[in-house]
Amino acid sequence: MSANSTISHEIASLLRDEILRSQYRRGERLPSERDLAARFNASRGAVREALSQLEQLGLIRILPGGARVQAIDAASIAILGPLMEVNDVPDPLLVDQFLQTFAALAALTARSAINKASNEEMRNLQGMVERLGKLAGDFGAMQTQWREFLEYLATVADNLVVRLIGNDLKAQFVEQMMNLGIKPVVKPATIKQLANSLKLSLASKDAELAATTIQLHFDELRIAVSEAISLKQASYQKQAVQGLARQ
Amino acid sequence: MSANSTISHEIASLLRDEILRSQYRRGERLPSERDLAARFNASRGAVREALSQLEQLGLIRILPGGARVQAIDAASIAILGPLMEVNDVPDPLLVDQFLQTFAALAALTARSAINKASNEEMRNLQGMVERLGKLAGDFGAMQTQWREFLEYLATVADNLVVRLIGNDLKAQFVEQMMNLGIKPVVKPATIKQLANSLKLSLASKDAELAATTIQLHFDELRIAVSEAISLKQASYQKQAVQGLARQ
DNA sequence: CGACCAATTTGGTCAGACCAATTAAATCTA
DNA sequence: TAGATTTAATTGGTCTGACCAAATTGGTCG
Repeated sequence: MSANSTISHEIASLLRDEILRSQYRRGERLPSERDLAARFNASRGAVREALSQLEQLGLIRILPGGARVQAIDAASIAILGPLMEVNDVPDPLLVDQFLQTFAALAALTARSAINKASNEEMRNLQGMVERLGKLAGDFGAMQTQWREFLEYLATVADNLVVRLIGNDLKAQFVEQMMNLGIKPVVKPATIKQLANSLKLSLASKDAELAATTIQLHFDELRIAVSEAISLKQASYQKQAVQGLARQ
Repeated sequence: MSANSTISHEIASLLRDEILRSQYRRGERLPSERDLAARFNASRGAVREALSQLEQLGLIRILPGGARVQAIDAASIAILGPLMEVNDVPDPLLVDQFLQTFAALAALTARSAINKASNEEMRNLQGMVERLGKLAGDFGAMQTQWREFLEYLATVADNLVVRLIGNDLKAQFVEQMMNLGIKPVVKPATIKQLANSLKLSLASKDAELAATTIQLHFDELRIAVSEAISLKQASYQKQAVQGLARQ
């Protein structure tokens, strides 16, 4: 639904979803620009702009003779968001892969950050972890603090590559989770443990410990999210059944 | 030089490089489409297609009133390639970050792969590692085998998120290195050691060991690449000096 | 059946036009 | 003169219709 209000974006969005729903086989030719223009009741220019965007996404290849659908794993990561959005409930496997990846990058970030943090940055990090431990009870506040902590870690680590990937993943993933109202449940005790472990790793400048800690935390998060999605899925199926019953 | 032969791609490429060279300040307004069309001697349609691509890259935001340049860390990873290409010699820091990231993802891939490999896949992996050890002398063949090994790991791990990121990074990075003729030097003994360690981790299904091994290998590669780039840089400076001397 | 050639389709590009929204300029007020 | 308001110019969004070169297609001929 990334409708930027412009027709070309809307066309791009529609075609993108159709491709992701694999309504076109790989290598298959898309309808011609003129046909698409007729179908969407738009000008060829608008269609061309849309196709231009899809090409940038790596979903299609445009060449004289026709635009052809590409293999999905040749696409850009920018399609992951839409890919999760295609169904009512996001593919749990995909979400899990998402979190695994995020975890690996966060761990890398933590490692670098600790290795190159200045004294002041180190103090800031410690302060944030301190606060994190105290907020273990309040889930919302804790999450905000946790995100801020990761954000600051990224600032300290200052790795553009990870940063760009992280931004992209966040934009694709967190937004989806929010939209779908999926909220993982994490126990306060777990948070306390996390904070303690991080505190220790900071105090002793143990980059590996920090990395491992973050990895483990994400592993727990993965489980929690997985359960949350299962719940969601069950409720959707229930709704569907009710919907059928009403008819 | 991702010149897809079409004018719109060329315009996009030129504008992209200008933005990456920070010839426009963040938030600044790009010239109007009509002005750009005049400047590139092209039609407004072609310019609009180009801008559409840049927007997809996250480099600019198009809105009524004008297209504005975005902060670079809001962009997509697809800009990393061009970003390295902007200068004669790629930014060593950026390359290093690249390899660090790649290492983390490769490690994650190895971990997952070992955890979920079937017996047959495990045999295949072992076979590849075996060959890798034997090819330690021949750098070219070794590198091919190494890449195949990583590729197969990715197949086994079957993590779409990592896969997409990896593809993107490879496309951006490896290509650049090739173009620039940068070839890192890795000692045969190191390869032998790598192969042995991997063999061990596979035999005992020790995912962590495999991950660590790959991490370490990339750490060595980072050093080698860094040296290769320094050499390149020196030679470029030399050329520049000679160029001046000739005048 | 395969090689070859012509008609058609397709993408790439251009020119010129109109609208709505924004921005910048000019004007008028307090 | 400073500020608010109106007016004019600019800008993106879209459409129509046209032309070219390359690719596809279909028919024809050996």
